[in-house]
Amino acid sequence: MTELRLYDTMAREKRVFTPADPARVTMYVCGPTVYNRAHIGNARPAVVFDVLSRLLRHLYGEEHVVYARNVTDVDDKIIEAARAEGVDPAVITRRYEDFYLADMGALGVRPPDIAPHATQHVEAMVAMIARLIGTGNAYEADGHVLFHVPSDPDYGALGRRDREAMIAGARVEVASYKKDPADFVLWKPSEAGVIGWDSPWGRGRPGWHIECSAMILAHLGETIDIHGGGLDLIFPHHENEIAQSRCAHRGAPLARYWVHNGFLSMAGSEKMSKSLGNVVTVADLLERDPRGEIYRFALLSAHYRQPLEWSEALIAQSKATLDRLYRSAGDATGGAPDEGVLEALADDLNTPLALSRLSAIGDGATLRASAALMGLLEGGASAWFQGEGDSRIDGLVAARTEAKQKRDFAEADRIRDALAAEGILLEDSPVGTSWRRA
RNA sequence: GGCCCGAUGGCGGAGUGGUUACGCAGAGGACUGCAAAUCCUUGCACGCCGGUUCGAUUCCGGCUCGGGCCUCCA
Repeated sequence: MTELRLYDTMAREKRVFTPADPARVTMYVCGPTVYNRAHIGNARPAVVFDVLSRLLRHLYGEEHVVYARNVTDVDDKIIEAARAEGVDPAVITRRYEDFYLADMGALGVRPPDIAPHATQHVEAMVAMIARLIGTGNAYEADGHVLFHVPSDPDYGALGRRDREAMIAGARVEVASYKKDPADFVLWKPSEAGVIGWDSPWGRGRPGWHIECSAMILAHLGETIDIHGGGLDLIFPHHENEIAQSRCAHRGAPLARYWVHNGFLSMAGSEKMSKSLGNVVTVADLLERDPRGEIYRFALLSAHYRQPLEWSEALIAQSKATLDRLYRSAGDATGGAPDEGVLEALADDLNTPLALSRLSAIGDGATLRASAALMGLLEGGASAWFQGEGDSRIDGLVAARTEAKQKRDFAEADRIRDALAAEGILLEDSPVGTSWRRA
């Protein structure tokens, strides 16, 4: 069996991946907070970990992989958005979760096996918080419950930072109820009219970090194989998850491998973010060309840990390359993945190398099976080039063929030019003429 | 300021102690009624300065530039 190697953020090196139980490989990825449309940068982890889940399923069997990606549906940004529209938070979260699933679906991202929602796991969070108070790792203060960072001697291992650095670098004013500046919120009070749940510490809502810890425990267990997410989540989010879970579970590690994707930047080289106003949403892109595979290909054209600059040229190149791959693949089915492609993916998800090896594959069925590991070429060439099909175009193509047979090239070229003007390109071959959308 | 990452041809992007992938774009040719597609051929690179070495794009050190994180953030 192909040996999978993954770069583990905790170890800062590539490690051979060995699941704790090959019959149940577990992976958890931090999913969206559903309060706005996803931008293409948000799509990178969804696509990257979708590829990893496909590879794991290929290696360990479809039924032996459990992939969970959560939905954060209680959060201050959601509360703000709901207040601004004068609606219940659930209206906001349902709307944007639907958008998220549709956008990711258009990019070829399969739904995860489990999509736990924070609001459905509040009890589990309360239980975990209570346990952390019991172990002396958390305390109640002023209606809040806080995790006491100095109580965990191993805190800071993932992000490689020490206490001094964290405190010195703190950009936020330290709340008066904190025993230590580094302490973080597990539970916070909800004023009247704000979404909240009853708890031993009064009516309130969970902090962000505890959500993931509680949902991982509920669905996957104390220790999972792979925990994924964006680079920016390393600190504080994942660091805090680790501390909470380890302290609540008698020292059991939260994850055996930590995998983080790099960032997308816009031409002009700044990070894509809402505050900079340089976001390109997935919906914007799909409006330009509904074939989301173009954008998926673009996202996979760089290694997942490398920075990727989003640009018009990248989109154009991705489309041109896909056009050629589809021509070569046709509609063939029933192949098995190419070893070279598999090997590239198994080496820490080297998608650029895997993509390049695709172009060396001559057999259409093998090509499609290999590309499918990355969620590409799944639709077949006909769907890619022609979409739903079009009898009017077929009629015009037939009329042109007839004109050609009569050697009326003026009429034949007139039809071809008219079609070209609406973005339909014709290709003649010995067996006839086919058409495709540009 | 602290921690971390990156720098490869016109563009994207792998990889390697010695002949430097692949794709996109470009050029020439074949094919075609002309095109398109396809096939063949082809030009173009390893940030700067040192060091190690017979030899460095690849290893080490320094520098420059760019990016990320330092409790909103994929």
